[in-house]
Amino acid sequence: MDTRVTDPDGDAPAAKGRVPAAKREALAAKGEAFTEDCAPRRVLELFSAKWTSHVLHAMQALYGGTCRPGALQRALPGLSKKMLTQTLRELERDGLVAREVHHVVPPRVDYSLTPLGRTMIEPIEMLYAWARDHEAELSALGLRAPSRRRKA
Amino acid sequence: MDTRVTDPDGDAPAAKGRVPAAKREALAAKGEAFTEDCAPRRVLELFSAKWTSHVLHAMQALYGGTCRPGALQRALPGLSKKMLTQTLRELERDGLVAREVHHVVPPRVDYSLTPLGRTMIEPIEMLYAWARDHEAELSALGLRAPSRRRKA
DNA sequence: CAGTATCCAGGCGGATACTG
DNA sequence: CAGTATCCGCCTGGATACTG
Repeated sequence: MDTRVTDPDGDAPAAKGRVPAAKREALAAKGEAFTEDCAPRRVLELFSAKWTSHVLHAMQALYGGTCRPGALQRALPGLSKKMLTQTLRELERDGLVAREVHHVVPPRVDYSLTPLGRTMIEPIEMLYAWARDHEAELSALGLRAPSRRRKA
Repeated sequence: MDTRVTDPDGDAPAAKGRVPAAKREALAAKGEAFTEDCAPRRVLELFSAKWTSHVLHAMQALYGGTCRPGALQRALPGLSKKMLTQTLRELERDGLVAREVHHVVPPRVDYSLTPLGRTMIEPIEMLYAWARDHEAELSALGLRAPSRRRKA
């Protein structure tokens, strides 16, 4: 059955960088616009997932690109050791941060942003900048309530 | 890029790239760097949470800022009706999208990006751009596995 | 200090059914 | 078509304890 909606389309205000009508129709119809395995989906997953952004941001903004796990945890209240490790592992897997172990008596480990990781800082900073710039507008609306609320 | 930290009080780090050593130490020590209720945390929460980015992106890129829920769902394979509604509700609450109901026989609703919502498109596009630009570098590493895997 | 392993509650989110 | 409500599996993520 043709589930295609009436699609008035009369509204479609020609935007700048959007997909041409014909093209997007094809995309939407075929459902190929944002398949599970497209780059954006995967990256947004990485991004959206957990503490990735915060960890990367803290590493760069607070410590200039290199720091020890303890420092990160102290800088990010609420981030448990478990999540910190997990996040760092993921970032390491993806080549965004590098892990350097110093075999000394009190174990010491340094994590640093890789070149690739550094490139990701820009988008992240955009988000932080946006957050700061529109904080008032968001707060004015009552702000987050139903979403990911956690007990404590 | 000024990766200055959240700036709790009125500190004015003339630093170009980062917080002065002394200051950041204080921040980290006091744990005031990224408190639960700072703007970035809240926004990243909104961002990171679910399908927000994808919905906003699809609305803008595919439909120029306005579209019907059905269209979004078709454009985003994997997005259930439940999540779609929930996401739209949140975005509406935060004033990023506007909901317009047309009381006709087959119910028709249009969602559009608000001015505020439109401003959020930029950061989102940055992410998408980054994703595309570094897709190869990420894939080369084996890419996501342990994270949010889902059965199907 | 850095990291792992285990236990376990809570929520996230899918499937389904139903209303307007 | 748009939206809500319910049921429920599963994964996320905190707490705790233990190793090096």
